[in-house]
Amino acid sequence: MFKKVLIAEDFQDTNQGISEMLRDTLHIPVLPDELYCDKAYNRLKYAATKNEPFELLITDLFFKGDHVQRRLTTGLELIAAARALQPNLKVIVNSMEDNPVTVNALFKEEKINGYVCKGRHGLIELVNAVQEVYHNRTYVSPGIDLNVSNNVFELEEFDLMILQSLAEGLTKKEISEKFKKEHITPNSESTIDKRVSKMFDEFGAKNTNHLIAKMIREEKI
Amino acid sequence: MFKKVLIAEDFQDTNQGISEMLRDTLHIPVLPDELYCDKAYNRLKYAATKNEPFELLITDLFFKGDHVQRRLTTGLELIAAARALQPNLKVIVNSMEDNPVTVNALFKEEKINGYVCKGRHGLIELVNAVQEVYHNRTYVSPGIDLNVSNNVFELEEFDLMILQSLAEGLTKKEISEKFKKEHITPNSESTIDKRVSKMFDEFGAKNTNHLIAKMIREEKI
DNA sequence: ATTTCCCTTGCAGATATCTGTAAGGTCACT
DNA sequence: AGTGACCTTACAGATATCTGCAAGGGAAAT
Repeated sequence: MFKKVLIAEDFQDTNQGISEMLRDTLHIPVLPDELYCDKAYNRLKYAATKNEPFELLITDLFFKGDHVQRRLTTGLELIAAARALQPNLKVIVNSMEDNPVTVNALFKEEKINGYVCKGRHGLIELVNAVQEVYHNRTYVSPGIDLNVSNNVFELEEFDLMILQSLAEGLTKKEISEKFKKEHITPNSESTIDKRVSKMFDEFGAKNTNHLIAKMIREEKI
Repeated sequence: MFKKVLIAEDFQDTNQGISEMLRDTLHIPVLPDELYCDKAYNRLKYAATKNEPFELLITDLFFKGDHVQRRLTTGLELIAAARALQPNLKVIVNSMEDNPVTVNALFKEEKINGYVCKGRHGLIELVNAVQEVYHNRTYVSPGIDLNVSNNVFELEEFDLMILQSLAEGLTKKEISEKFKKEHITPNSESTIDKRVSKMFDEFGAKNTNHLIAKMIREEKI
């Protein structure tokens, strides 16, 4: 079994639950946890330079902001930074996100090794995931149906991400920057403009407010 | 200290973390946890009829749906049902929700005894909350600024009409014209601007898209 | 190789949004 | 009558949105 595993998760209670479980059932001897992406990264780096690298990273995707100034703000950024540092690092994502499109993207883009969806059986699944990944296999929570996403939603995925970002209050310029940072293409402000305008036509919306209201009410986002 | 406490929380990892912490630091002897509201309610009821009632309920607000058919689906419903059964039951809510308006409503409407916001210090805060509530005081996570919302913010009809119009895709100029035509005062574009900006502050929204998304999701409009 | 189609991107101008400042009006209180 | 709190309104400047137009790239068809 793994000897060194790092947990990055900003909810103290969840953090605690994961550590206890992995310590008790898998007997992993070195199992620190971090509440901030930056600290997690520094710990990975320090361990690597001392030639005692971590073997596995278990991370959430979303980290709440607070007063602390942060460089890495999401699990995605942490994964990218960690992999740049240590390409062979195994990664399991543990998040509430249950959208198969998003999960699929993590496997394709970030080459993660496992995905566990937080929920009623999250801990048991996480233990299974660690064991699978240890044996060089991948793991996905049974609740996530990856087949659904392979073709059907592929077309809409990009538009959906735009809508979600708009609903979170990002401007199109910010969305463009975010996409660039996450290596999502296309990502120019102009193209995002065009896509949104196209959705106006498709859904009969007058402007962005109207479109977002429609999409939320129709439970598209 | 409390002798019987029930935890209702659908995330297994969080659930686990909370139990461990309360068991270790506060030495609460009877500390079961439930993943479903219905089961939590049944346990409360069974204990009450056997004249060994729980003293405290710690519950989340949102519970993921799955294949299991459920009667109680949210923490709010659980609290209402539990209080109907056992009016003296103390209640601490433990959720990611950090909107002071919502938290305030829980204290006023549901008479909860404590509110702990999940996050980096969630567990420590929860221990404090349990201690405070044991001594018949209330507890609120320091991250939540209740003062903002003390002048309890009920959406005025006027603000509601603005939001509804925006969600229908009208511009502020059009809303102003519509109000004038319908003899609704005030009706200047400037005032409508101001009202919307005020709502940004009150609801923590970045811009109109964000505000509308929040309002629809919170079923205000 | 050329054409055609579609998508991406940049740019520009007209509108719309957001944020301040300032002027005036109403109302309660002194 | 005067004061202060609060609301409405107008206006101005910085940003953001929306809509065209045009240039260029890639893929498929001819």
